[in-house]
Amino acid sequence: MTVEHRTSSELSATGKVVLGMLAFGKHTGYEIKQFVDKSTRHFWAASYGQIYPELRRFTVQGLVRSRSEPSGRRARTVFELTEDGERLLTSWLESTEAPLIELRHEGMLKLFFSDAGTAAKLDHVRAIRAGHERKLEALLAVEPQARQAPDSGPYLTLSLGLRFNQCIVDWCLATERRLAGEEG
Amino acid sequence: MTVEHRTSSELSATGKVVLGMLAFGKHTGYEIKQFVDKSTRHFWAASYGQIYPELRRFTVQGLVRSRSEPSGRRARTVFELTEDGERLLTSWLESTEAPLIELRHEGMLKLFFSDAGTAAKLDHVRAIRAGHERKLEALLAVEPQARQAPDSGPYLTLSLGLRFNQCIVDWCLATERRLAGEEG
DNA sequence: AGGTGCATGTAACAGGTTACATGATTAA
DNA sequence: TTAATCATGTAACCTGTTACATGCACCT
Repeated sequence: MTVEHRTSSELSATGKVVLGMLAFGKHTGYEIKQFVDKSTRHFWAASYGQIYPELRRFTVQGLVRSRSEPSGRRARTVFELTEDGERLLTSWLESTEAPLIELRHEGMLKLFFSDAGTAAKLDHVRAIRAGHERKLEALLAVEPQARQAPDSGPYLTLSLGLRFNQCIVDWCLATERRLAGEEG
Repeated sequence: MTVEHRTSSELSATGKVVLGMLAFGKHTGYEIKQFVDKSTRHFWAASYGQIYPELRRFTVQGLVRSRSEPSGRRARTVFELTEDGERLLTSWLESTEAPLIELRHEGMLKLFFSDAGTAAKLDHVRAIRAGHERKLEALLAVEPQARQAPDSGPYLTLSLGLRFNQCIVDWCLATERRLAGEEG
């Protein structure tokens, strides 16, 4: 029986965020999910259906330690990283492979195919803008103080998120003006 | 036996791009995949493993017509939209539900958790920039004339893609300068 | 007494990737 | 002749979402 060397490339998407959140100080599946939903959600989502099984797998693999810490009579399982878990997390954070970028953007797809439909390009662009305006609102709602964007890890990504959503909104506005001008 | 009214919300991700590509003038599974890879790939990818089964499902559902059109002795199945297929495509293009936006961005996730590792934030930001510079190159390589960005559907999305990747690169550069200044 | 939030989980399903297999054609 | 490209497809696997089920605790 060989103990295989675990590398960060074996981590699933949910695994990565779970490991990170444990180091971040979130200790139960519930806490992890809640915090993901108000932090990384916009660029890295996760669901209970993945988080809980992943925590169990990590326990079996010795990457986390779990103990039961009920609050009152309510069951509650608390997790923390083992040294192996910490090692795996750092090795992932330090790996230099090209980081994954995956996008699914329905508005852009519709715009791409707009000639096959009857809706004007202008409408597709407006719909794209609305989507990103919603994103901006959501980002600002969670952390209103983000406007100052200090350089701690969490705030840096927030500032990046604000910037690039704003960039798309600006592009839409400019394009809308141009398209409206051509029609009017 | 009731013929159910098909709505665009029943379309899978791959279904949407397949339908659109058929209207766009791509008629075989192979052509669709090739063209996706040099057009929508950056915001909507698809694989053979989904495209071929989807084409068969569409045939069964009467959304496309298929006929065998071998080129020489090499097998080749050509597909085209039926009226039902066209209707479904337009109804999707005209649907006003908030269009899906999904992002998986590993660089941002690493930056978010950077305090748990030993790598400097500066390195994470540089890695993010490298990723988006690659995207820019890929976009320009396929359509060098995109710099002029006319307003046809395909070029509009290309222009948007260029803009927002450029925006992230700029943010990275500014942030790198700031982080380097704090360290030096 | 009832609603909201805390907390844990599973089953069914959907969606998608990867690797593999096959074979013809064409250009070097 | 060999590599690349055209062309089609499947099986195994992985990943992930949704909906459901359960029950405690706290506040009003």
